[in-house]
Amino acid sequence: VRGDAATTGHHGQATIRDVARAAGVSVATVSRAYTEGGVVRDSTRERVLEAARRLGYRPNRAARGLITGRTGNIGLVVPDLANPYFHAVVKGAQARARRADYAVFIADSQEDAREETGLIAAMAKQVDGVVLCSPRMSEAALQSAARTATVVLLGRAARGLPAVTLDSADGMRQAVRRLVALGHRRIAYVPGPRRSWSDSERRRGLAEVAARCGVETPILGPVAPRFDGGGEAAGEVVASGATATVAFNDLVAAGHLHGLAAAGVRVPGEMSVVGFDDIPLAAMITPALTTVAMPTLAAGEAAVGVLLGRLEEGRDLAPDHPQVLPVALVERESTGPPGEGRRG
Amino acid sequence: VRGDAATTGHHGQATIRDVARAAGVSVATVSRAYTEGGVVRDSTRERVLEAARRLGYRPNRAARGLITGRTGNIGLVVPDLANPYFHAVVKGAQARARRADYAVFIADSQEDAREETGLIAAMAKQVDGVVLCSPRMSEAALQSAARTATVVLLGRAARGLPAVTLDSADGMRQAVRRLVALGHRRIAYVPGPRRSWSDSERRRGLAEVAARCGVETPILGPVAPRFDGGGEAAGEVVASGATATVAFNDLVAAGHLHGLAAAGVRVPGEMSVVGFDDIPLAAMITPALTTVAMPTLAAGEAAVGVLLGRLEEGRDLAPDHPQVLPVALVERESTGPPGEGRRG
DNA sequence: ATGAAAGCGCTAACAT
DNA sequence: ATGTTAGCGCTTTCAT
Repeated sequence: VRGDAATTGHHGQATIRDVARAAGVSVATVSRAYTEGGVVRDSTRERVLEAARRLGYRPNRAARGLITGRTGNIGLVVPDLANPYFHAVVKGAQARARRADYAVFIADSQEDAREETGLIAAMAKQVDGVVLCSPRMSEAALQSAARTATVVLLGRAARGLPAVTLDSADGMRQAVRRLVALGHRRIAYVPGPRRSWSDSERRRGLAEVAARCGVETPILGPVAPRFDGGGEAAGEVVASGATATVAFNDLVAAGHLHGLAAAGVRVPGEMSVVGFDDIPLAAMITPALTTVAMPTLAAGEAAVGVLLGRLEEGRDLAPDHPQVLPVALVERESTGPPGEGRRG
Repeated sequence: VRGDAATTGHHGQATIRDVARAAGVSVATVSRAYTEGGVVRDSTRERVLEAARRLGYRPNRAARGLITGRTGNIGLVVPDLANPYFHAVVKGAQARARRADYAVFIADSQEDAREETGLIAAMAKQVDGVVLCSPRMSEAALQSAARTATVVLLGRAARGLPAVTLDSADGMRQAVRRLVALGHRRIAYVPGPRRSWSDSERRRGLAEVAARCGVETPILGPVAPRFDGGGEAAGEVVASGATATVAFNDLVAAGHLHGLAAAGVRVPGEMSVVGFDDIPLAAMITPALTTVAMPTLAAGEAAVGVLLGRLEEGRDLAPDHPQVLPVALVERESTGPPGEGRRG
């Protein structure tokens, strides 16, 4: 095909045998020339690699995997690819994987626990391990999945499983403390999905800090964790008598801002608003959103890092103690001192 | 491991041989029980499937692929996973693939043409075909890649290659015609990346409609196709004497809006702004952005559909004539009649 | 340092 | 309708 020695592979690609023939060595030698600890004379390796280059040969990873039991692939299961929260996670994971020469399978579970389980099973044979982003499945299902495949969790912790999490509870503490410092004494929370691990973490942080600072923290909703949901909560927040709101995430906060504006409530004059995540949107809306920045890119990278660690060296970085990434409050324009009261 | 017959596979998973033994049949029969046109007696198939279920057996796709030459995987190469434009594309592609029981590899080329080529080569053996999203690579590189792998293009057309594109030129026509109907006579364009196919399409549409409607269309920039870039262009637009701006995409338009607001220019009172893409952000900012909605989700699905068509039936849906998806102007709050002039 | 040969888990002739 | 067998492209003993 390329004007060189005839190709054997029935799919038209050069195989290890073609290279061996072209380089005048055995297939074993070609194989060795490609493996790290392969014992080959330098001159031989060069000759092999040169022949391979000429033929456009690339080792078939599937065939290699069949025997080594390693595929060089990892899987990434995400609840919803349309959710901006996961965009940086995917990007980070992909980048880290590529750096280690791993390819990544991606799957969208559509927020469905059953689908997640199915996806993991479907991937299992084709990947060396999978990172599960904020999985919806039950603890039991999770443990069972962990027995089938090498997994690492992202954005959720579970007993005995390696995980990287983002310190939501502390983010909540930071947000509330700052609000208190600004003078707020009644701070509403617009929560996320009932069964969400990060929502429960945020509630935990909220309860702690509320007790410590002696502030009241009415919990609104629940509303859908989206832009619309935030808008719906606007009236309720005003009625609650709160002077500040913390929303489950930036999407909700942005919708909240929108609803507040529609109701003629000035931000931050009459109401301060804080989000979670720091998705790009947060800096693009007016007023720019104060929010708890979650290092999702780093989390994606870290999760793959932990997975690779388990895979390559079998070293389990203290699987019982999730690696928790610090978060930081980013103050922008949606927060300020309370109390101008209703506009005069 | 499961208390059943001893497992053979050296990686602890049940293999076809285990199932054959458990079901009291040969491996060939097990194989047949799993393939579409497999001729097996119903009762036998049931027995096999039951044994497989008991052992937790799932066929190893890599092994199967080794012999059939089909992997059941497709690849998706995206310039930048952080770019919201591609989020729905990925989601759509993933959904369509999953429906046909294909898994998807995803790769981020970081807008680098060389990286794209490398990624395609790296994937080639593990996938049956790949969808190239708005590839940056040269026409020549594209043609060469198409010889290595089965590809379909998304968001770009190239001679002889199957593609699904979005009708950018028509989107521009719609936007400008609407602006003209509103009374605008001088409409600025903030362009995208020089070498972008969609940008050149938009310019083409702009030139056409400008000639037809007799309006002037100063072209600004160039600026980076991001939020910041749009902000930078704000001053330039005002100076150009235009009463309306069309931006390369929503990100640029949003930044533009931001810059305009900072400069005290009222929108749409003193300046109308139109974006491209209709990413979620467009509806969340104030004023809500009028924009040309690109059906990116549908495009992702369609591209995978075309790929699957080529793969499964060898039917090439007129590869010389890209499937072009219609776009539609969505009017929101950032456009209106011109000419209140500078605020009094 | 290199080669021969035995598989990895599976499918596709070819038998029966 | 089912079983036997020869590989797919590769790595890994075991010889040499």
